[in-house]
Amino acid sequence: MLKKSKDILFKNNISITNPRILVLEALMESHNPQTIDDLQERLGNKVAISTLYRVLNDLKKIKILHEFTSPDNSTVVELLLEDHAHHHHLFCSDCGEIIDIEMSNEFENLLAEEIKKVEKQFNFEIQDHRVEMFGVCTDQCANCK
Amino acid sequence: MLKKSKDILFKNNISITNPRILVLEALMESHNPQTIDDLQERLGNKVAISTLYRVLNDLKKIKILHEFTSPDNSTVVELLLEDHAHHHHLFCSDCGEIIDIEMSNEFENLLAEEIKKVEKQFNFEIQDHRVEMFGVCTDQCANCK
DNA sequence: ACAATAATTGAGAATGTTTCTCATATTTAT
DNA sequence: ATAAATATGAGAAACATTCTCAATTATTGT
Repeated sequence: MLKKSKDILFKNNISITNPRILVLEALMESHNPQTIDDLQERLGNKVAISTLYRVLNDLKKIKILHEFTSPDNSTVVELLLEDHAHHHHLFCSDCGEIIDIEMSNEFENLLAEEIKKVEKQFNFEIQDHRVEMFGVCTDQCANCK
Repeated sequence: MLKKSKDILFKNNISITNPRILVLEALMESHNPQTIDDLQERLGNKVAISTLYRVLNDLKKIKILHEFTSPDNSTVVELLLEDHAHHHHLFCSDCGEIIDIEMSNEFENLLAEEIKKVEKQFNFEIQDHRVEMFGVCTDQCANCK
C-alpha cells in the first residue's frame, strides 16, 4: 500500500510526500467512496485540512480521483485506479453509505446507444455518464443496524 | 403563471406570499434547471438571498422542487410539476448549460430490471434513480457560441 | 551524501455558500 | 378589522473550500 502509493505518485511525476501517501493509503483502505469527513477521521490529525484539500486537488489533476456529491450534498471522493472497473453508485439515505455497483453489459450497451442518440439530438460530444440509485437498505447495509 | 403559482401554494397549504410567487414564476419561466445564481439574476433584487434559500427549502418540503449539484459543484434546482415527465440531465462542460433529456421506454424498462437486481443483491429498497451525461456541445447549445 | 533549488506543508486568513436570528412586515383566520 | 400566526429582510453565524506565506521537505545535479 505504501509502495503502491509511492508508485502512483512517481508514475504521475509529482513529488512523493507524506501527506500524499497518507491520503492515498486512506483512500485505498476504504473500498468505497468517502466523504471529506470520513477521510479526515481516517487520517486523524496527521494531515492538515488545507493540505487534505490540496492533495485531493492534486489527485484530481492527475486524473486518479473522482469527486462527486452525495444526496445530502456532501463532497465524496473515490480513487480511480486501473483495476477499478466502470461502475455506478447506490446511496443509502438512512446511513449515508455509498456502494459501488456494476451493471450488466446489456444495460451498458443500451445506454451507449441512448448516448449516441442524445449526441445527435443535441449536437453534443458526450464524454462521461453516471447512473445513481437512491434508497434505504432493508437490513444489511454495513452501517445501518 | 401568477395564478398557477398561487394555486400551487394554496394546494400545498402554505401561505401565499410575494417571494414564493416570484420564485415559482422564475422557476416556471426557465424551462430547464437553474443554478442559485441564475435564479438570483432572474429575481433581480426583489427577493433577499436569505429568503430565496428559505423559499427553496419550503418548495423542497412540499416536494415540488428537486435539488442537485452540477459537475462544477454549484447547486441546481428544478421545479417538478405534474406535467413534468420523468427525465434525466445532460451537462455541457463548456457553458454549464443543463438540458433535460428523456430516454426511451426500452431503456427505462431495462433500467427498472437492473434496479430490481440491485435491490435483491444489496437488500435495498430503491426509491429513485438518476442518469447523467457530461460533454460539450459541438455547435448549438443555447449558451455556447 | 550535500548543497542549491524547487515544491509542498501547516496554520490561519480569506472567500463563498447556506443557514440562523430577530425585529418588522405580511398573511391568515376570526 | 383585529389578533394570532407566519414569513421576510438584513446581517450575523456556521460551514466548506481556497488562498497566503513563512517554514519544512523533496528533488536535482554534483
